[in-house]
Amino acid sequence: MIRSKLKQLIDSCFNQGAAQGLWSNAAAGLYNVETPRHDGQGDFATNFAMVLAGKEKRNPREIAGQLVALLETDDTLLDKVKIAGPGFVNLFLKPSVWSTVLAPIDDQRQQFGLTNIGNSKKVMVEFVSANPTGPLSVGHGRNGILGDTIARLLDATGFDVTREYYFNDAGRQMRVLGGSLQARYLELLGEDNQFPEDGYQGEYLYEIAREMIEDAGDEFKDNELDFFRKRAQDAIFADIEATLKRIGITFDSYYNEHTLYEEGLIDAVVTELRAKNLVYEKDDATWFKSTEFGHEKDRVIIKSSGEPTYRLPDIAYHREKYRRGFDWMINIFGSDHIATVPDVMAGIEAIGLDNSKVQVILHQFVTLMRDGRQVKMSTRKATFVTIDELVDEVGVDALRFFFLMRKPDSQLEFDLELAKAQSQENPVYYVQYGHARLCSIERMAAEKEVALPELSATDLSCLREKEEYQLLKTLSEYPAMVTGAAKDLAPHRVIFYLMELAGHFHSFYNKHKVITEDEQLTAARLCLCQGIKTVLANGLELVGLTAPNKM
RNA sequence: GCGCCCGUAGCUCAGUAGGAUAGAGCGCCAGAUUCCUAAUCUGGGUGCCGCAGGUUCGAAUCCUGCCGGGCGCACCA
Repeated sequence: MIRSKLKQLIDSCFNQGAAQGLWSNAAAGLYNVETPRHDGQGDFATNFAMVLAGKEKRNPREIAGQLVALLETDDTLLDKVKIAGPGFVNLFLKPSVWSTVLAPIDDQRQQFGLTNIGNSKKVMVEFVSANPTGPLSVGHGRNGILGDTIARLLDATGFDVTREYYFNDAGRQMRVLGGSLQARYLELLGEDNQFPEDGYQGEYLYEIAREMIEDAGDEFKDNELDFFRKRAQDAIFADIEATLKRIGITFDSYYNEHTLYEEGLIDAVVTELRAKNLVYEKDDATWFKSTEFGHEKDRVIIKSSGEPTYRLPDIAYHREKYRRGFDWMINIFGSDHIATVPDVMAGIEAIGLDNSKVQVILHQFVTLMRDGRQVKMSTRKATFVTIDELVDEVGVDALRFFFLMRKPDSQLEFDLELAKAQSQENPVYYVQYGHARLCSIERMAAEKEVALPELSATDLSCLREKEEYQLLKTLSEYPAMVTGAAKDLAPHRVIFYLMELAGHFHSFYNKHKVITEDEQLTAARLCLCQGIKTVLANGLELVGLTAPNKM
């Protein structure tokens, strides 16, 4: 807020200077207002003079001098300005400016930080998209929490967001699943059975089989494999949905790949590609000329068996997303899907669609550490750790927080022992404790019969401590942080912001008392606390974490 | 061999659009509570920002090459 006001001021100086012939327009929009790292360098600084000097081959300090002369005519924001280093202009704000950040927070409350930069643009976030072959594992957890939080960020910035789960309940994978359940069912009945060679070995299939026996005994023992496939799928999907709901994730729609076949959308893509002469037959298979799009080799889209490879439905699915009117399509994938991205992008381009509207977030793997060793996970083997197990151990908030702490590009190391044994040390509690403390202050004020002050009737000029400035400054950065995190699809920035704000608050709390004999100071500090509480609560909500009143 | 991601403090990781003296948490050491919750705070860091070049006023950040780790490179998804 304050920063953007300053930026406006400097922009106006820039235009003024250009009008006076002090410099050209070449540097328009290239300079910025940043926060200096060290004391004595002002509240903000601008690299204006250095950028301009680069463009015009002039001495930066001379330009800085001209800028300073223009800035000194302002008497609303600035206390003083100083030229420093190679040509930075350090900007020192009037102390009174800082307290103005509380008014918008007080006005907008839960709405504070929300913007409409998305302008109701239709965006789809597709994530999780796990086929129902087993419980969600840790990797799906990262995918889900990342996708969900990105969707929340886009909601908060005024996009019209649809969350979609894409799945496939046909194909070889699912037949193996059906065969695995059938074998478990027969095994529990003491009948002859043959467990598929590469079957799913997880305990969960025994559980489903046990339920079937409780329901209907051996009634199903002569049923076809497809019956078991369906039974397994339904049970597993119900589990998946329950797990997702438990960690705060919901979807607006589920899209079954089968729909693409039913509605002839697969054939439509093939027809279209054929018309453009981008497919050909070889070795009984149908190939897509991806080499025409700069790829190393062509790819099969229909196998010699007549079944499409994953590429064809993926292309058809995206075509359908465009038809449904999405202007921006975000896909959250694990890094093991890297190979599919270029193929599908080429396919989209091939059918005449603008693939710059599709953005893929590839997140790296979660490495699970147990006893200092990496746990190798496989869906088929019984060696994977489920999200439910993790949540049982560390709780929803800690899980979300941990998974959001790293940017998607980084591998994420999740130490089970650490999460279990030291959950008290978890940084999520640090932030939440800040909120609980603020609530506690309010309770104490009520107990002492100190009324919560009206901001408009409170004199904030007594907020002069270093810690108070720091808090006001951090609060003022919240809206820009939210829009930045949304624009860059970077939820981890919200986490880091919350830790910073909570940290400043804890420092303040330990050094200064809020409720004192000094009524004026008490009122001002209570207003400050209200602002911090609102922003902490909004930030926690934004990433799907709870803001407890008491801990 | 080719493509994508990563390499920053003992460990796990931040570091917008290139900026001034490099950041946090954890761990470790030493302290703080007659007072609003000590799940807190304060103090303690000699880091070849993987290596070598290049671009420029200025590089952890951009470019090139190399080294190391991860993930891929199917008529699986």
